[in-house]
Amino acid sequence: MKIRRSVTMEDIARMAHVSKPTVSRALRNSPLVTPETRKLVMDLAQKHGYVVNRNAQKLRQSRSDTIAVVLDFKSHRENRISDPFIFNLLAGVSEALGQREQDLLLCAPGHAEIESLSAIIASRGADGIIFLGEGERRPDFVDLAALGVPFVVWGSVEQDQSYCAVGSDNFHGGFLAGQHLLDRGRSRFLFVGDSRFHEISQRRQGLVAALAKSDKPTHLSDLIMDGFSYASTLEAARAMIESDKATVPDAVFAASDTAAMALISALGDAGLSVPGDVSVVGYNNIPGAEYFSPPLTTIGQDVHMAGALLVEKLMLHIEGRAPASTMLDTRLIVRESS
Amino acid sequence: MKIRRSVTMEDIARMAHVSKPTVSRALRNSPLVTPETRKLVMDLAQKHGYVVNRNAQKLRQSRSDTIAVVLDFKSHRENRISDPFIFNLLAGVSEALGQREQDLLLCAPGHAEIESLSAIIASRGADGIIFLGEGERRPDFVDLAALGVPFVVWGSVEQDQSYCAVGSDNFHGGFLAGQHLLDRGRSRFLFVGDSRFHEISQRRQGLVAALAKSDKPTHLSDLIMDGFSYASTLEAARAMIESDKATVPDAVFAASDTAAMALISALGDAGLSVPGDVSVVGYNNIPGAEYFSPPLTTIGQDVHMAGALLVEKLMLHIEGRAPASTMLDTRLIVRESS
DNA sequence: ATGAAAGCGCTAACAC
DNA sequence: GTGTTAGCGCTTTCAT
Repeated sequence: MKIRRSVTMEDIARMAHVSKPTVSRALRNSPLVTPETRKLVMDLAQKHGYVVNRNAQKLRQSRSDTIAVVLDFKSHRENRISDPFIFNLLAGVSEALGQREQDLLLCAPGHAEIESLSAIIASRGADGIIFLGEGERRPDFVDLAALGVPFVVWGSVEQDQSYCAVGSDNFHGGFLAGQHLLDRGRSRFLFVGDSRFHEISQRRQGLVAALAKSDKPTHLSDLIMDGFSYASTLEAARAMIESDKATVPDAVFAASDTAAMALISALGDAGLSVPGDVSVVGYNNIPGAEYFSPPLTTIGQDVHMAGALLVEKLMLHIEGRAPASTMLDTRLIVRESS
Repeated sequence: MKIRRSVTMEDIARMAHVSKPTVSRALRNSPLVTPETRKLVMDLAQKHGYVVNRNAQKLRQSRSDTIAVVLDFKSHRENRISDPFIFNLLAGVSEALGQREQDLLLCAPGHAEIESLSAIIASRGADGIIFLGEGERRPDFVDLAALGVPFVVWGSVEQDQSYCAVGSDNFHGGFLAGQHLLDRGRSRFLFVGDSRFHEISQRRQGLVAALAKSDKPTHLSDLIMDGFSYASTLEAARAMIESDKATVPDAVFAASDTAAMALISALGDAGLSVPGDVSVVGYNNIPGAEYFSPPLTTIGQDVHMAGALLVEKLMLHIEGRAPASTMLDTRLIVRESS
């Protein structure tokens, strides 16, 4: 199967002594073609290494069978990966798209602005967009929805949203974390995570709700930090512990497993043990959480299903339907060495 | 900027009272068009939300300005991520492609066979391919090269290779790890990693070379395991430690940081401390290695540059040049708590 | 500096 | 079941 350009559908047609449309039908398994013709065409195509020109096909059908996927690579440069979780999600989406024979166009950071994104659709580069991670882009989503761009978002799911979202039940996840920490008899809480991010903010609210139900008095403080990397989390945590030894927390809920790991390190440096002195709960159940020492108690979600759902809903949207948002179950995964 | 299909170049031409080719030239900043005409056209396009149809463009130019990226998602499903390192690489590639205004087509697991891949090129879906990770695909690479498909590989770099590769100096990395462990006075070595993978095998060979230079007698064993996940590594490590307490290693070189982490856990369970009883060296310097407890000594490489190089070489290849392979420096990153 | 004509490779619409 | 005709939206000649 040698690759030479220039082998076109017309060539195959000529060789098979049929017309171009017949070749087209044969290759696409149309029932309108006799098995003999089909076989003849198929064999010829195989023999000459012929493959339909996707660009011509797309132009003609005015459909690209391509989905653009946007993820927040910005925070992934220079090793500042916030959480490997998002890549599991990408793998799930990739697989789901593959099953539907849709191509996956991965958008570069530069293409993350709303104009570029709607341009991708307008230029027929993709039929729809999947955003992996909401971040601070909610206003963009509202605008895109108003423009009629077909897209779905992995992020927080709320009522009266003008677009379709799939996300874990962040509030419930935070609530579960809070309950778990209360069950451990903890009272001085620390929340770690950037609340400007909507999904993170909801996790915090879940925590607050759990604390509100407690009989005993509790105290909640926030770890404010610049950026989301391990390094900055670690630094902020160390500074906090140093500054006020008296109010060091005995319970930590971190909005990502990586942040939780950084915090456990900082606590260890200060001579505090986890889970002895401080209980910690993370989020996402990243591969690695299980093998961290100490093993990380965390909130897990079904990434594989998330990918499948995102794709399914987007396809519906592209076909003109209006898919509903879905909130995925979250579960507490307790990992105590004792 | 409302999205309505149907706004075509012809429409803009009519509105500007010029011809289609002129609009085309104006939009592509051709010097053959007067500034006034250009401005007129640009404004009209802006006003009507016109964007050129990429598919028509690609068909006409018989160039897709798209690069296919293949990564081994198979081992990433079901949380069986071998190493987040590969995603840093993806981020680097994505950025480099973005700078050259090339689209990134992320290939699904199903498209990983050689026929599908050359079909992607033949069908003008992409102009070239970047493989992130060599794995066991070397025979495919040789075939693809013979077919004249433009591609580059992140993997091991060797002499007399029929294709262009970019990779870290795996042998040297292994050598550095070996030296470091010998410097620690260790003698009972364990290598962890699947040697069927070429790059992994080279790391092992580097280790062997370092050991061969030692004055003192050394012993090297291998941890054989099924798969590459944390879980299986951990399990295999535990089984090994259990089975023969007498020959438990005092030096471990793991071909990935994640494997190193799993091993440290297993050692810890068995009452062995790192780096007290056992010295461990990982590979890749993943974000997280620094904050693991104990902080992980590892072999690092410049992912950002790797991405840029891969893209640069592929573009050369597409333009008909024959870019040389490049081996990137590796460095030992020592992180000892003491 | 601009326009007219042609055609990239394919498929939809219709005819038979 | 198959062929004919037309055209998707763009860019590349080649003219002027």
